[in-house]
Formats: sequence, C-alpha cells, structure tokens
Amino acid sequence: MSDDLFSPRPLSPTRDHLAGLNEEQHLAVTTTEGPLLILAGAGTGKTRVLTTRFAHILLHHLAWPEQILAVTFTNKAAREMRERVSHLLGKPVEGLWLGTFHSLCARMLRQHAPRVGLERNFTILDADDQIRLLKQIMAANSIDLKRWPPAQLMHHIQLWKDRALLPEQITSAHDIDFANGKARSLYETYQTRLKELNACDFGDLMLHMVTIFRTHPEVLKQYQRRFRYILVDEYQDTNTIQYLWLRLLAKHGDQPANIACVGDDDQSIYSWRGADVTNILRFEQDFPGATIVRLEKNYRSTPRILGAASGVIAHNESRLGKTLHSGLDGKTGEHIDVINAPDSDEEARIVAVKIRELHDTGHNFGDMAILMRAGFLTRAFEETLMRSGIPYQVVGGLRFYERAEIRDGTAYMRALAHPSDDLAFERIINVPKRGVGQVALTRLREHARERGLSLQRTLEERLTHKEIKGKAATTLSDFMACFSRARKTLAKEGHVVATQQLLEETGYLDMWRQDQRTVEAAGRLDNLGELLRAIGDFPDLEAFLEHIALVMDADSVQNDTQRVSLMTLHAAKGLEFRTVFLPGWEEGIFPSQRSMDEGGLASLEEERRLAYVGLTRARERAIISHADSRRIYANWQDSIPSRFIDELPDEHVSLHRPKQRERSSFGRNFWQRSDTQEASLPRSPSLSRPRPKASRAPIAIGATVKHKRFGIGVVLNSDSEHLTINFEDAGQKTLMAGFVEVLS
DNA sequence: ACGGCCGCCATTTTT
DNA sequence: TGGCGGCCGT
Repeated sequence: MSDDLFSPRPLSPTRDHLAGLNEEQHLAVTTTEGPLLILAGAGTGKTRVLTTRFAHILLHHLAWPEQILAVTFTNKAAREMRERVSHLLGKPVEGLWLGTFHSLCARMLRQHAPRVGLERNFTILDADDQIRLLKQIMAANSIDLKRWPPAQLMHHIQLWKDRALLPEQITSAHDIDFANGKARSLYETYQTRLKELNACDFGDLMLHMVTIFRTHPEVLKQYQRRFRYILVDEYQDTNTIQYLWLRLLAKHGDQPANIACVGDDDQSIYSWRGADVTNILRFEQDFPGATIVRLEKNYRSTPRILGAASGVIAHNESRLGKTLHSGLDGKTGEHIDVINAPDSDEEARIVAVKIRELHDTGHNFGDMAILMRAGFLTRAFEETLMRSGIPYQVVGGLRFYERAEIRDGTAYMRALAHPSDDLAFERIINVPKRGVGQVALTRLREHARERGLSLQRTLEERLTHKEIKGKAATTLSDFMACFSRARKTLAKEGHVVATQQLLEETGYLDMWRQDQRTVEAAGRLDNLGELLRAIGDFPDLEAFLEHIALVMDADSVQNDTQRVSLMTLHAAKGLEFRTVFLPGWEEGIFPSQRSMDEGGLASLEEERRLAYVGLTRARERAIISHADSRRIYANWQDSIPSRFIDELPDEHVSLHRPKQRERSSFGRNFWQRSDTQEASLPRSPSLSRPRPKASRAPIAIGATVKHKRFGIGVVLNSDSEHLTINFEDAGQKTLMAGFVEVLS
C-alpha cells in the first residue's frame, strides 16, 4: 500500500474521495495488490468503490491507464465508469482498456484477426443476420425449417460458444436433439460460412480471442504483461467463456494477479443466458490468498425495505451470505404494502391511483417505477396510465438499432463500406422494392457461389454481360450505379455525405416519405435522421459500424424525471427509485412457472433473487400487488398469491384489500386498511366466476367533469368503464371513469 | 413478385 | 389480444 496517502497533499482529490468511504469501502479501494473479491450488496456503493479504486491506482501512479483492464457488462456501465473516473481525476482519461467483454474482445480481435482466419476489417453480425445465415445453411442441407426452427439451433450455438466449445469439441455430452443429429455439423458449416464472409457473430468475439490466447501464447503473454490491474464488475453474471478469458489474462507466473472482482451472488439473475454463479462462489479457489471484502452497509433503502428483501432472500440455500444493514440514519420507514386486487385491470387502476396520490404529495413521476416479471405485463399498465393521463416510459423494449429502418440504414452502410458483406446486401437489395424476389435472389446466390465472388460483384458482372433481362436489369443497374457514385463521394467528401446520398438516391428515404399508411413512418424518418447525424460523431464508416454493432443503446435517454418508468425486473438491475411498484406477485407469473419447469429449484432461487433485486430498487417505498384473476391475452385466469409474499417478514408488511368497487371518491381512503392477521387469512384462490362487472352508476352524457391533468371537460360518451370527454384545453380523450370528478 | 389473409404463438435477453 | 410468418391467390 502506498505511503503517498499520508504524505502532505493539500486538497488532493484522493484524500477527498477516500475520506467519504466507510471502513470496508476504504479497504476495497486501497487493497490494490493481489486478488480481491468485493461482495457488494445492493445499494452499498459498489460503483463508487470501483471508480475510486480506479482513480486511486492512477493517482498513485501504480499503473498507466493503458495498463488497466476494466470490464463491465453493459455499455452504460462502461460509460458511467469512464465519466466518473474522469470526474474524479478532473480530466478525461485516455487509453483505458475499459468496456464490455465484447467490445474489449473486438478491440483485441481487430489486431489478431488473421490468426483465426479473418481479416482485420471483419464485420460483426447482428442477431438478424445470424438467423438468416443459419436459415440459408439449413435450407441448403434440406432441413425442414418448420420442424427445426433456426432460432432454436442459434440459441444452442450461442450456448456452446458461451462455454467456449468449438464445433470439433462438441461431443455427445453437449450435443442436442436437433435435425437428426446434424446440429454439430450445421454449427461447423455456420462457422465456415462466417469466415468466408469475413464476419463473426457476437459469441465469436470472445470465442476467437480465447482460441487465440490458447493457440498463440505470445499474444496472451503480451496482454498479461500489459494489464497490471484488472477490474471486473458484475462478476456474478460472468459465463464460462468470460471466466476463461479473465483467468487466462489474470493467472500467470508465480505472483498473484491484481484482479479485483465485484459482484453480488444474490443478484445473479442471468443464469438462463449462460451466467454461472459458481464463478463467484469459487473465487478463493481460483485465486488463492484472495482478500474478500463484504460491503453490507446499504445507503439506499429504508430498514424496512432491507428487512423485507433480506427476509425473502434468506430462503435461498446457495449463497455466500451477506446481511445488509442500513447505513442511513433515521426512521425505519414505511411498511411494504401488499395489495390484493380482485383482478388485473383493477390492479393496474389501483397502481395508477396511487401514482397520482404520490405525485400530489411531492413525488416526481420519475421517482416511481413499475417493475414486473415479464414484458407482456406492461400492456395493462400502459393502457391504464394512458387513460389516466399519467406520463410514462417503457424502458427496454425495442432498442434503437433493432428498429427496421436503422438496420436497413446500417445495412446500406455495410454494403457501401464492405462490398463483400453479402448479408447486408441481401437485406437491402429489395428494399425499397426492386422486383427482386426469393427466386432471383437464390439464383444470384448460386452464381456468386460458383464464381466465388460476393453478391455485389456477381450482380455487377451479370449486369455488364447482359445476363439479366427486362425491367430488373434497369432497376438493378440504377441501384448499383448509386453505390459507385456513393463510393466516389465517400472518397471525396467523406462518409456522412456519402451515406446520405446513398439513402437518398436508392430511394430508401423516399420509401418512408411516401408511406402514408403507417403512423410510424414519420418516426422512422426521425430515427434515420438521428442515424445520419450520429455518423458524424465518428471518423469513418468503419468506426461507426463497430459502434453500432457493439453499443446497442443509442437512445439512452434515461433519467427522465417526468415519467413513470415501466420495465422488467431484469432491466431494473442497477437502478433505484423512491417508490417501486411490484405487480403480478402470483404463482406461475412470479415465480414464473415456465422458468421453474425448466430449471427446478435452481430456477426458483433465481426467481427469488429477482424478487430481491426488485425490492432493493426502492429507496422509500415498495408496493407489491397480486390479483385474484388475471387477464392473459384473451382469457381470464385465476391466480393465487406468490409464495414470495408469504416469505416477507410480517413485521415489515401491511396487507390491503381494496373496498368493493368504491369508485365515487378516490384518494386517501381508497384502501381499507386491515390488520395483518385478518387479511392474511382469506388468501385462497377464488373459484371460476363470471367477470366482475362494475356496478357503479355511469356518469351521464353531457356532465361537466374535472380531471387532474386535462382540466374541465364535457362527457361525450360513457360506458361502465370509460368516458369520452371533450376537454376545454386538452381536446377529446377517452379515460377511466375513476379519474374524473363530476362537477355538474 | 407481392399483398392479403389465416392461424399460431406468446418469459426474462446486459452483449 | 396482437404481432408475425407462411401460404395462397392474383
């Protein structure tokens, strides 16, 4: 440890930042030598420790930035860490090896690509390309695509890659029942085709690097020497190949590596994606002599929330064991509300009412989040929130680059920058429609195959030799001419102008401009505008394409204080809110039946960790709810409360059941508060029964009403549930009857 | 080649 | 309930 710490250093940033740390955090930051495992519970200042440790190493000149390897799971986490370290140091840090596993591997692989049969400018395929390629291969092998879905095989290939298994290493032990035992050979063909296309998929980024490390010790040695300090975030979520990659880099020579891994076994929720909790559980064996620091002081949530979360997670058996203590002074906080709604519609309505109430008492909408087990559950909430005029955002969902127009746009760029990128070319050859269908495309592919050329080259040759006739000949000649012009522009005026010109001349932009049918067309043009703007942030197309392939969250406009966030529990990891709503705590939904069917007890424990993650997102208040009857797609299904509700310690919980359809007034007394004992009794499933119909007197047409957000309006139409109202300011809206006050 | 219609199917998804 | 893929008719 460095003596610098104690030498006189007026206003040293190090001093300042070490000063705010608690004892364990301090230890985690200053134990720079040797292996270190930081078990960081939720809300214990993990990010702060990581960034301070980073800054500590740099400030004490223990290493240069380029000698530090810092790995995160998300681009967002990497970005945040970079910003915070720069902030601590008071200047931007250059040269760091900081990024996601995949982006770091991509960076390495650009250097060593020839060793695995790729050129340096290889393309990184997106999920869509992967499936399309695999589909082609399967079709060529006369496999019934309906009986054997390509997506399923893709999934298995990914799992193999996650376990560092090359095609030749697939033995009967890993093999799967697919297409009469052809899975392994299809995997092999897929890998071969990737190399022919000078492309690799996401899994390959890691697989190739591990392969290179294993087959070229001198390359590995170079990196081992370079990285004096290694930091790993979210270690509980590493899969086998990431673990191997880390171990290859960290374990060498006699002296123990300076590897620091941060994680929380209780927040491991990605095992279904290949993450292996045992990586964190066996850290001490892997790195003998490791220091273990437990961060257990939580600075986020009230003691009650911590008590509830701890109570639930205590039911798990395979844990390293941690107990969160509150690091906040003051009150124990509010009880966890557990609300029993008669049905899922009512559940959504109750949540909406509660959101209004909290908003009226000083919450921003952005202080609240609704977190649920699965994406499809958001729908009911979206509908209700929309009708109640509560602003919301759905976090997750379709990411920017996953949208059709963005993928088309990048495919155009790929085809421009990499004439041999057949997959990109295939995607756009008939977008907009140029009369090239499946038949023409297959023929073109065959010709390309025979001549060993790319699709673009083949098409050009066939056009010049007049092997393509009729209307297609003209359209395609025009199309290819666009590319040659764009290439000239690329050389003369740069990639921004060239791309714009290409999308313009090929008619791609016009295609959306002319699309009057769909409401989304305008939004798509906006997105394309954003895409074109973003290209300018990069020196060339290569850099931009690399970015778009690896950094998927181009639209991370988070931190919206004006909207309630709706998201899955998975998406909520790492976030926090003043109030968290946790709906759908019902057997079969949460814990998910499907998950438990697949993975048994281990899955149940993972579901429980999800519950733990959900609860610990809350700073002040957690509101759990469950419905007796839930609408799933078209039909209604009775449900019983989740076992996790029973696992909540009684002393932290307050149970509620809403009064029978009291709609005339809402607000303060909406819930009938009941004693814990009393309310916990009748929690059995109700028998099938007809849908409860609202029995409230409908508000008369023509009545004047007042809405919190939209103001005064006149009722144009009404049924038992909804009102159509013409508001003086806001115009015509249809909303839930419960949200208006009748004035006359 | 393409558009319309029918029927199937719906977890979680950092990269 | 709604989105998507495949089949069929033009």
